[in-house]
Amino acid sequence: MDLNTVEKGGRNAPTLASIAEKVGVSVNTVSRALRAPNTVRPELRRRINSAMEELNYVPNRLAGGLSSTRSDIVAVVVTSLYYSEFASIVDSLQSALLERDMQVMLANTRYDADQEQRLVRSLLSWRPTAVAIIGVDHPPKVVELLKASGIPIIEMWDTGGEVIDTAVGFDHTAVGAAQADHLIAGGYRRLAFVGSVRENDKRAQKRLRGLEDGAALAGLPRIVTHTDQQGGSSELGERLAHELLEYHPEIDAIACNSDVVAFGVLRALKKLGKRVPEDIGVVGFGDNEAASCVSPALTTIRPNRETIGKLTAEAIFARINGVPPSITLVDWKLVVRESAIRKETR
Amino acid sequence: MDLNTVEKGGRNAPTLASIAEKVGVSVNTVSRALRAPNTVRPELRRRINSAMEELNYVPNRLAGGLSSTRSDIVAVVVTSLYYSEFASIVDSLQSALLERDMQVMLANTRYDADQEQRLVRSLLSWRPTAVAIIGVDHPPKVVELLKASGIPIIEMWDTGGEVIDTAVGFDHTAVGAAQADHLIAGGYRRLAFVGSVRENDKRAQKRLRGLEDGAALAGLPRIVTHTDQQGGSSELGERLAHELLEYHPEIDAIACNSDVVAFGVLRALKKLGKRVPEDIGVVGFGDNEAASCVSPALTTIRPNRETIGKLTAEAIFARINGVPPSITLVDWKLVVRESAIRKETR
DNA sequence: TTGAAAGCGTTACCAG
DNA sequence: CTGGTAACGCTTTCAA
Repeated sequence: MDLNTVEKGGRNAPTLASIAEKVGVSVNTVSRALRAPNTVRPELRRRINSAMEELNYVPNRLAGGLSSTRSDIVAVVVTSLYYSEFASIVDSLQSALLERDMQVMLANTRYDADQEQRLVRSLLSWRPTAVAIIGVDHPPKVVELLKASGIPIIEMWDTGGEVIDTAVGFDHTAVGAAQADHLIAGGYRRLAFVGSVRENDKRAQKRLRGLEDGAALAGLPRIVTHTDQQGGSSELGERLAHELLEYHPEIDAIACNSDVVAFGVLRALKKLGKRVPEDIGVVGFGDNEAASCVSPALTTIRPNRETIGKLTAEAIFARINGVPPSITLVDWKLVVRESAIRKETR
Repeated sequence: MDLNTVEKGGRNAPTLASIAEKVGVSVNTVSRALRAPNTVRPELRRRINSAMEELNYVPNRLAGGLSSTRSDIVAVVVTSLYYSEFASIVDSLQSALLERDMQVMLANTRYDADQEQRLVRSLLSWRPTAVAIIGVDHPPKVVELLKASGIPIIEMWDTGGEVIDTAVGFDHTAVGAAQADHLIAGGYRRLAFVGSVRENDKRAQKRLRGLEDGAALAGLPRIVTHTDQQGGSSELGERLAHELLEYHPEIDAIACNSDVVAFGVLRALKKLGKRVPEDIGVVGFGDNEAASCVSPALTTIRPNRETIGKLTAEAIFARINGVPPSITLVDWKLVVRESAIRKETR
């Protein structure tokens, strides 16, 4: 409003004491008026509130947290923020947390194990109420730090492994198997796997394993895999598909590690004069918002990201209230579109 | 490691005092060993470090922040996390901040003004070192809170308006004008605008205005706009395009408020038997990772999100070090692909 | 219903 | 180079 207020700000923001003094009560009473309004006489409460409003009082949660040893910060660790990969998990988690006035402190490891350790340590130093982290495969030191913190740890997205405390996600091996099954049901026999599979992307590795097992179970020849450490992109998909078909022209189906990669694969196939789905079937993973917009429309797996975020928030609340650890499986589904049904097969 | 450690954790984590006691020095010395290692005898420093390692010491930054009145938290406020809209800004910002060991505290307003006020207040209570927020148009109360906080405020993404302190972004009106210019140069004359334009999405409104002005400047008839409050999606784009062409069959070019909407528009046009770019030109905004994968490949505007994130971090550092406020324009570019060049025109 | 006093775990300041 | 001692702003007993 007026410039004086503005200039004063920062250096010496109003404290509970300022309010207390102004109203003529003790710090204590002001504090209670904030946290337990009905333990304070209504008239007094009103005066306190208006004093706060007038001085533009903003509580200092650093002090509050230090004093109460509860911080209401939730540390969230993701491995990527690109391509909607985890953005909507964070989104729904944050929005659910909001109802309890909890804040998200975000860190992104970019699939780097050292970074993960550094970030977790750093995050822990804020004494979060809980940490929500992507995946169940972490370097030993990270696991140790997390365990030693004594707070609820929610591992999200993947449940296929040893969980530290509580997990909300799904089985990525099953996803790979579903890709295989769908391709096989679509009439394809010589499967390949293509995409970015980073050393630390254990989920991608699990999906690949599921795909391999699915093919083996059906008595198909060993699947051809062609991957790269570099991050997924349509350019990568295009390149990998070109290379793949050069060396393995017999391939008639390609499972991709992400939709974006699949988009590039589709582009490569078009350039090579291969018809999809007639000559080659393609299936993606992730259900990118554009999956239905490419042609042919991409058949893919849709993980339930919103639900994972929401259930993670609920798991945090539950754990804080003493509910024992748990593992929650969140459903996903195969979204059948056009890219993996052999027309002749119908 | 061993379960006892684990169980003990949380409740009484090791403090500087624990370390001090163990090593037989004062708390003070331990603190300095951490923050200014070379003010402590090397041998002592080593003993302190190993004691910390052994006890799995994690500093309590709530206490540190309270004491030093510097928190190293950067509050980041976005209006959306979907569709890579701002995810990569957050990504690059966070990664740049990491070098100074600063943490991102994230909030998402989802284009809701009340939410924005609530979130900003809440964020401010953590006494962040700076706040980075999307846009320059905020409710008066938010502006007041932000100003009163006395910390550096970096407004990102948009620079077209009154800035509180410092801004890093671009002029959205110019983007709209560029869309118009490109369509006009492509040989189109009856322009339309389609997409999700929320009441609080001032950037979208500015782009629309730029488009209108561009068309007017070229002496074209008033452009037809067909928008919705609902969030952008390909379904929305498809529906809006259908409706648009039903009432305005004369339209020969559509500028979209986002690529995802444009994807839906392309789908609608295909269903209607309209050829793109021959019959109708389409241009998007955002350069979604799939823009080059739809057919025809989408011509769109590519904002430089990474740069915005990086420069925002730099602006924060600069402001903290007393460098005066500034407005930094970040370039963007028109990525010409196939959807907006009339073949006959060539 | 209200207040006084003792922390919470650091950092800052000043001596030694 | 090291150690006391006082904040930092709030919450938590415990009394009144």
